Amino acid sequence: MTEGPRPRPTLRDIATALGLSVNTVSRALGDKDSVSASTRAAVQAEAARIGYVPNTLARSLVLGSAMTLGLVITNPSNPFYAQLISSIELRVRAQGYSLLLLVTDESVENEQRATEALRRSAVDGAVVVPVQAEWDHWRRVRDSGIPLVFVNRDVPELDCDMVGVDYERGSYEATSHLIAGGARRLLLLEEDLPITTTADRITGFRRAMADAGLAVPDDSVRTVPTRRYDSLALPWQPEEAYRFAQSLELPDAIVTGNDYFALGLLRLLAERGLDVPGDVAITGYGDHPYAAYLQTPLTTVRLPAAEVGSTAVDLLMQRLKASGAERPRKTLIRPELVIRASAPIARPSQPTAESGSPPEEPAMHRL
Amino acid sequence: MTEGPRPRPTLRDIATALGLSVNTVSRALGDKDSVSASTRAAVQAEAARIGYVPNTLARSLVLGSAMTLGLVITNPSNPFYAQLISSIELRVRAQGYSLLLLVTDESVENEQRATEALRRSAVDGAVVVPVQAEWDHWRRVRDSGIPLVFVNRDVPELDCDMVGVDYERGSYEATSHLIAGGARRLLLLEEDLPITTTADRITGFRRAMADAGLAVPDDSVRTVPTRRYDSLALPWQPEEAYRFAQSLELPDAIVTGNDYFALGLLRLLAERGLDVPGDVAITGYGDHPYAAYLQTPLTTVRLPAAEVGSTAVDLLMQRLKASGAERPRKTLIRPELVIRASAPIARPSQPTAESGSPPEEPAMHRL
DNA sequence: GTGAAAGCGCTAACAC
DNA sequence: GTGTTAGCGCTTTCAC
Repeated sequence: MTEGPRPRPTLRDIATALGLSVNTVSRALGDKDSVSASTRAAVQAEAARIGYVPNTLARSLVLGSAMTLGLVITNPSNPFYAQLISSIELRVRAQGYSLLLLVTDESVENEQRATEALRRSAVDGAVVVPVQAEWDHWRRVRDSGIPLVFVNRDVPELDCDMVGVDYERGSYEATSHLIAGGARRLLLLEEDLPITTTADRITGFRRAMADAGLAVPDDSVRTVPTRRYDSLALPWQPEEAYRFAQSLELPDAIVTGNDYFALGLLRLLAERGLDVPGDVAITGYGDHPYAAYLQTPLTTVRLPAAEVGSTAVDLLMQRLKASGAERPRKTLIRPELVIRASAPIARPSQPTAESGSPPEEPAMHRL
Repeated sequence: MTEGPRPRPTLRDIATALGLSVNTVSRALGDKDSVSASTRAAVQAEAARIGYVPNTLARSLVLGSAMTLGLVITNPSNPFYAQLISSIELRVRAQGYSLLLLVTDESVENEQRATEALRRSAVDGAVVVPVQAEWDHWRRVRDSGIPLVFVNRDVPELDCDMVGVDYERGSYEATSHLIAGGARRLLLLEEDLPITTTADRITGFRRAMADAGLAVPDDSVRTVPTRRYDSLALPWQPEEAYRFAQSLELPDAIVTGNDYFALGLLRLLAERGLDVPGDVAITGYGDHPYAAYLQTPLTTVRLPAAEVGSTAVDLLMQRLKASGAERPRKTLIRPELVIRASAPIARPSQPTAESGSPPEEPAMHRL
């Protein structure tokens, strides 16, 4: 009684059933006008009856386009990238394309293999968060005619489209905000990945300090050694930052490169009985979903993930249609400083013992 | 000087360059033994020289397998699903397959379109987190010969493989833990999605209460109305739970269906000057990355995301190889109660004014 | 060991 | 309008 799954129906099945040629059936299903209404109706009816689904493989082979885009991303567990995945998938699907997902986990080797997979699969283009350590393999992909859009991190050597976040500006604003609140001795705690996002945030920090006439001692920019535990490493940063900061001399304020660092710091400071922002003010980076609901709500930089994602796909689509050699377009989208209690507008001089402010922005916490 | 991207090299290019037949080249590149060593060397050299990459489309067409698996998932921004994506992608890639990603965002309509995409793309199989509201479209996919593995939520009507989490047990353990800590009036705060995971947690809660001889009044199981804001909706639950709980009469302890609910509650209780766990004990669900670093570290149920993901892919691979009609296998992986300060082992009777315990499990917070 | 022929399922070009 | 032919790039017979 168990029917083995019959082979998938093809155009020919419809054709023979109706006494037509494969070609006519093909045209009847495509919306060509060169088919009589009655034939078309019959074909469509038969197609529906036997559950015909066009074979994308075959179609792609002859058309020369797989109608598929690649997404090469480093770490889906990073909330920013998770949102990016969602927005990109949505946009790609809306355009009738499929999405091939490749995770590199910050490994150049994985990324090189990913580029081979992209070429083999003959994707029409790819959205890429590059590891940035090397890029020869990306050059090869681009030279083989697959348009690339770099996201969040650029590879300037390759003259591809790029859309990212103005990390420098976000960092500048966070730092300036802390200075405006009265901080003079500031510390920047950054990730230790060799990527431009980190570098840009450092630049923003330095610029804000300089603009305020404050010196930037060497030890005021620190990178937290982040071990990579395994290939699915979720952010270990709270712990890393917590540990790292234990040996630090604490300044007036700490600018962090991501919300997890801030989380670890908040914990450490609480244990030491220090008040935030009374004793030390803190800013995060990323506006993770929990940031607004911490006991000390976190002032942080909100990243426009959805906008970055959809812009990237749009750039890629334009590139696919244009096919010409327009100049590469680089877009930086401005992040937004979200001010909360960990670094308030005006810095109160009293210790701020009570922590009873209502949650801000109850209806504005959009993506 | 701008060379247009030359058409991708094919077997024929190599063949003509070397004065061989396409066939021989094909065999030389595949590891067939029916080629002389010298020919093989020449072919491989030429292939490398011109940067030949096999065309997966063509190969798939003749082989009848695209070497591609589908992943249909509801919401990448849910940390559990983010980890799931990573672990699944890793495993799929390790097996030499590609991964097609489809996001449904809990929408049946999206899911139905996703099934069409799966059939069109001729994936060899799919890992699916089903929306669960309807499943006729899944039946069609399965009947067309594409093996399915449901993940995290089951569709029992379809007799497919399934791997999930023993949500009932997790909930049972969290509830029992609170009861053992002295709680008598318990409240369960659940998501309002019509899915089995929620139902299972409710069952676990009730069972734990019954086993402890406690009654379960109707109003002790509550679902938090969670509005869906947009298609990229990150968890809005902290806010929703915060709002919802404002009008609640507070019990001894609250079991929540996810960590975001717990986060919202912690905030509300702090504002009211209530102590956790002194006045109200709380458990979360999910062990999100921030849970251990909250000011009141959260007792919560850790989900075995990586294990669920890799198991799902393994099941699918076996199914692909077997091709027989073995009985469907259902696997529930046991989650782990992680005990932290929000619901400590022994419930202290003093108000627990200090919150200075060092972060637990500094080296065990693996995925 | 190598080549010739056939075909995977589909679409584009050309006849009629 | 519809059918015939050809071919996308590759792999698998089956000769030689």
